[in-house]
Amino acid sequence: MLQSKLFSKTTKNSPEGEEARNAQLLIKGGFVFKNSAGIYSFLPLGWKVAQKVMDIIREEMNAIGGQEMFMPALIEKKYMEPTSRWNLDVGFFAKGLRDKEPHFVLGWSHEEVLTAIASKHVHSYKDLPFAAYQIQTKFRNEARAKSGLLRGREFMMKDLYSFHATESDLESYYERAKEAYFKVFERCGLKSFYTLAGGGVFTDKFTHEFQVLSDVGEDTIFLCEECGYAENEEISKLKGGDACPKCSGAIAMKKSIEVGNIFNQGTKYSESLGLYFTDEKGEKHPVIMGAYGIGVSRLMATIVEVHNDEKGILWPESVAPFKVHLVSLGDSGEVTEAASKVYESLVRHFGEFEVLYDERKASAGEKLNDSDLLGIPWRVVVSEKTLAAKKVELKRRSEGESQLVNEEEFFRAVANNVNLKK
RNA sequence: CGGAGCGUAGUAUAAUGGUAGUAUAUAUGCUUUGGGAGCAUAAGGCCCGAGUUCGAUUCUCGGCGCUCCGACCA
Repeated sequence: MLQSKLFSKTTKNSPEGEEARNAQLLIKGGFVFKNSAGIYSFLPLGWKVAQKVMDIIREEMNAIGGQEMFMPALIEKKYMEPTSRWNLDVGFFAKGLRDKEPHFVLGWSHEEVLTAIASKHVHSYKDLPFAAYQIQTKFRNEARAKSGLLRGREFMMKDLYSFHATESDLESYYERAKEAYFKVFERCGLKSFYTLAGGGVFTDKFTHEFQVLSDVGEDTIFLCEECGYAENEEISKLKGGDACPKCSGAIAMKKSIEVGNIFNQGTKYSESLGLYFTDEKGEKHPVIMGAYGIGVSRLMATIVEVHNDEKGILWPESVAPFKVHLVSLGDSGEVTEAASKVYESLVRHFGEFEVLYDERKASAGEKLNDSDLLGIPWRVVVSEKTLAAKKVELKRRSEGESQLVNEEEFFRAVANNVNLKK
């Protein structure tokens, strides 16, 4: 992809008033556009990142038997009333001009909708267990949107729901989901901590959150620095300096970002919405449910919060918008010609959509600074200097030093993901 | 929802009760090319409403919007 053709541009100035690092960098780099507080557009560059994050999530959800589907964003009142979740502050309500009262709420969670659908398809223990999920825009009327993409009024979320005949079956699935979640966050370059928490408007039971340590996080957790056991302060009786209840290690108080959560919802929704099955003995029981959420846009913002430096973003390779950033410096015919050849060669190896080629006629400083801001993992520079040496310059975004390599060495380094430092 | 602050060009900012300035970005031309280059020319702006005033971008009130703190929350 040619950078001159990219729809969004980087900006030199930071957006006014934004303190959140993820908002500064994502807006400045042209990944997202802020339409309103807590409401963002994903520009082509940011959408590529979001797609990669979603692909990782899909792979891991599919791996635990999740079936992807898609549900409506407009949820009719009749779905939410049985669970007493119609009139909640979290909702954005929708009504037509001819309506006196709203008949719909913009979906902020989909337990009711999916449970109602399941009640038409699930009748026997033979229909269980199953799990279905979607990746969809959620709407929540935040009292205060803040911290860039970390807390939005409209945001992307993966929500998976599992349905079981027995508590023990749910518990074993819960464990599988937990492992899948760890994989998702690890693949996104994040260390997450499995944290005991409360259930909010979703369940009366304890739930588990996946927390990533960050000073901008709005959660506070008590974390064992030995074994990683963690409790959210909202339900914890621990305090800093206590001994870990699991391993007696030291407990520390940490700020963190909740990137995912998993809930045992029991039979709350199945009983309210009439989702029952008949067991082997012919007896009817409510289906036992679990819910598993990941905020996709929040996850993307968290990656930026964790992986950045004073120059810009350092995308983990798994979610980077491009694998390689080719930058030509100087616009002499020789440089342009050589860079074009390198571009063709890179495209053959990695595909057009993994290579961003900055062929703009701009100063070296501008192009290099933009490259740092965009945070693509590998940078290849072609210039008079590299031509003279008959090589290209290769640099990882995460490392300070670059080196001159020939084409063969370059592909070997990128393919094997080797560090350049000696 | 409570508190504080802020709304000036695409972006970031300055000053001002009487012609609104700078940087950057944009367009054109020439020069320049290893860390946000130079010269010239052009185009581009006071959130909305009411009030005070001869005159309001400036003062007052209201609204809307944005940021931060708090409450609330996933």
